[in-house]
Amino acid sequence: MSEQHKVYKPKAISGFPEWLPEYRAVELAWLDKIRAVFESYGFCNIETPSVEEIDALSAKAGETEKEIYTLTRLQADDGESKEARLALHFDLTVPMARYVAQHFGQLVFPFKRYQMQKSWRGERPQKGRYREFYQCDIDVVNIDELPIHFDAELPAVLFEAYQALGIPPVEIHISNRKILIGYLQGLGVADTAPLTRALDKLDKIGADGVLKVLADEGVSADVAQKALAFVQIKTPDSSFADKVRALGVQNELMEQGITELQFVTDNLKHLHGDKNAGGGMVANLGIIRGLDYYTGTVLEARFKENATHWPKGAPSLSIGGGGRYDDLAGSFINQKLPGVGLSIGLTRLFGLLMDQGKIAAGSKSPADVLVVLPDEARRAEASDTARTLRSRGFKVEMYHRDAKIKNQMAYAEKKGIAHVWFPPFKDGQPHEVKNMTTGEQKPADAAVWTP
RNA sequence: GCGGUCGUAGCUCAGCGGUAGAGCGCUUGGUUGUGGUCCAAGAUGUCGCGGGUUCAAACCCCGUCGAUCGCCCCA
Repeated sequence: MSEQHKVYKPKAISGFPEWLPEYRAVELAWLDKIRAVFESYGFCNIETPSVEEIDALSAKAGETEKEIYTLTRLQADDGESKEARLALHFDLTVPMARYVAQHFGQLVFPFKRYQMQKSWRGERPQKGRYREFYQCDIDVVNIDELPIHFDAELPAVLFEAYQALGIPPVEIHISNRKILIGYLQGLGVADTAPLTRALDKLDKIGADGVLKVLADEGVSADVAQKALAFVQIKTPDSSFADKVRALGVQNELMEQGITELQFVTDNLKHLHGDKNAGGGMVANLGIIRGLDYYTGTVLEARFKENATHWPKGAPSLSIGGGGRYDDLAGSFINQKLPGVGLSIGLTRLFGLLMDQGKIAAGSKSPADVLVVLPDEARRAEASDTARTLRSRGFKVEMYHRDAKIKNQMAYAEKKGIAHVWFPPFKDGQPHEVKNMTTGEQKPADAAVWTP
């Protein structure tokens, strides 16, 4: 090796987070907890490839299209097109739609699946926004018609998942697109898109900001005021309906949406139980969501703003969301497949809490026990001891070389391994185990020992 | 894609014109089989990269790359 070899200075790649072992351990535990909640409702798991054909992704991409990472080989084979055919998926909904269409004949409907994988988007990274991130999705897809039952079940699953993580209180904000669209139609608005885009920013730019944007868009002051009054409606129960009707607009689609949202809120009353104080569900007509394939229920999860749990001024970013779509797989198969689904932005959630210092580091090692190597001649005995403990379900690391005992102990200490096992140093001596927390050390038998 | 800020030891940063420092971390030692504390010694940097100004640049100027915060948009 040359003394002056050139080193490639390691650096973080923006938007592609990675954690130290003690934090990755927490992230892994989260994935397990979320998975357990999903499965407790009978959702099955699938995993789809990281890549899809660009044509498949583009079918529903819309604005997202420019953020797609395409995949090409550095060295294309002769005759192989230089044009990319494959791309990394930017969410899990499109792959799921393709999957359902492709395996249509072999799936049982309503198809309830969960999927926890990374997705990629080539956006400018910033707080709470990454280019590579985990999403934990659940969706229910059915043929022709999907019962409203699921619109209420999914938010409940979502809420339970957040609870399982032991994070600050989360609120699930729910609305229904039909109410807003019907309301705007009732106001005589023909093209609703520009309005919804502006109204969606209420939380970010405030009421005055929204009015200003609407004025710039050429919306009349009367319509703007009425639209604003609508998106400011927020109730912890189904009483939102009276408030909507009090605004004086009559519309059939709107009434249909109200009925649906009432069903959902009525069936989520249990989220307000005492043990959930501080979090829960709220009917929030300001929830709109940008994706245009949502047609009914839309929902978003956010941390509840609360001085004791969440510092003032912290971002009230969405940490999960979803909704109902009439037909997502329509571009893949000649079947009507309505669905309702939602996604937990795990990396965003985890990253935000990391920034706030609210993730308590886990252990640097999963090991329960470090078996000391007294000296080279006793390696076999140490090895047998480790094996015995493992066979009993303990996670056991054996020290890797004949080093001073203080070094072996310091190693256990640094890795946070709770017990150090001492095989005999001389024939006839008993095994001993030391509890690194209490400092207590006593004779033990690997075949029967318990911490 | 567009704007603001910032790039000095593994990490957090000080130094702001005379050729590099602290704290933490790391390595070794404080004797015979035992960690966390303490003490002692030690290793570590083309001061992001390229050019310019100057007798002299980590420091001033220009460019570039990277990071970061915000806009658009979204989990």
